[in-house]
Amino acid sequence: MAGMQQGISETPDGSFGDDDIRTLLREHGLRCTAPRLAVLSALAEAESPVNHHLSAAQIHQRLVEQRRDVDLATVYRTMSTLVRVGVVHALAVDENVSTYGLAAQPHHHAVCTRCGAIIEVPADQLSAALAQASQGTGFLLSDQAGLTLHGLCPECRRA
Amino acid sequence: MAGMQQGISETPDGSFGDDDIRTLLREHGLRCTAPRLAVLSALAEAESPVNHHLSAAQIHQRLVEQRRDVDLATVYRTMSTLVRVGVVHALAVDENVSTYGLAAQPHHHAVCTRCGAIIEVPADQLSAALAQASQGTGFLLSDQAGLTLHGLCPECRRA
DNA sequence: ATAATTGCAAAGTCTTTGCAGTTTG
DNA sequence: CAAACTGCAAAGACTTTGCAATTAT
Repeated sequence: MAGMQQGISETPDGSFGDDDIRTLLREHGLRCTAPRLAVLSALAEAESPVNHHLSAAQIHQRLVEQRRDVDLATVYRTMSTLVRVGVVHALAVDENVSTYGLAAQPHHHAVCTRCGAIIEVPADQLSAALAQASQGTGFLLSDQAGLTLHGLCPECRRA
Repeated sequence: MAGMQQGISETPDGSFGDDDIRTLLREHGLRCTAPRLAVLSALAEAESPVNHHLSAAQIHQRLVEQRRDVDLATVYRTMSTLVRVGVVHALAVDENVSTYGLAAQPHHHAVCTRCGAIIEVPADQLSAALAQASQGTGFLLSDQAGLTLHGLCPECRRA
């Protein structure tokens, strides 16, 4: 569990439950269906700074384990929908599998080139530098410019 | 055509030909085969700051057009080999297709969210800021930390 | 001559789509 | 009830792999 989504009401302790998810869906004109609640709560459970992104297969597997079966195709369709409305961010990890995570406050990602861990990096520190650096290119950074850094996570750094 | 690869000898005008590619391959203990020369020259031809990355299919297609047929599977195997030795960088564009480009000087990429153009961004400006920003996380950035910025390219920015 | 590399075809993944049946608002 | 959504199965797109034939050193 972890914290705060964009305009999402949340419980005092930072976690968020079914009701919050329902609100989130309605805010975007989407219907509240069991599959969507299941998928979103799976993502919410994964919301730790490390490995907060899951692949469609991982989401599906977690739901199976919880006896909240949702078809894989539905997972894909749901992710597609949620990405479109901006509730979820897609991220290509190993160039071949997409992973999805709740779109929290603007942040970037650091992928460990050794163990594959995905670490969330708050944007505030980077944003300014990025904006300035990209100015010369005429390129307009999108608000939530999700970067992907590559390197070694703290753990692999030791080994 | 464009410029300078890592430790590659190059012609005075910055372009580089078959001999340079041969040298490049030998430096990495790889054999100089027709398919490899073809694939690498295709990448070299794409080396402009914009859209310098090509997908396996694009590389294959260009080679077919040039009557230098190489099997698609060979293109994939070649890219895999070249990425392993560090001559080429892989980049997932739309989360679902890998694209490949010559590993030139350290640089990052800016992908236009509208037209898909990939623009090369020199690293020097960003590197310092990145190193500093990631310090707090305990994450060790890899040397060639290839970032992927997202936003609008100069052209789409107008439209 | 020997080991690396290729082409071809088959197999594998991950993802998308058609459609009839369900469910939500 | 109408529109949105789902499950299932089939299709698609991209990538990998087995193996015999070819090629570089």
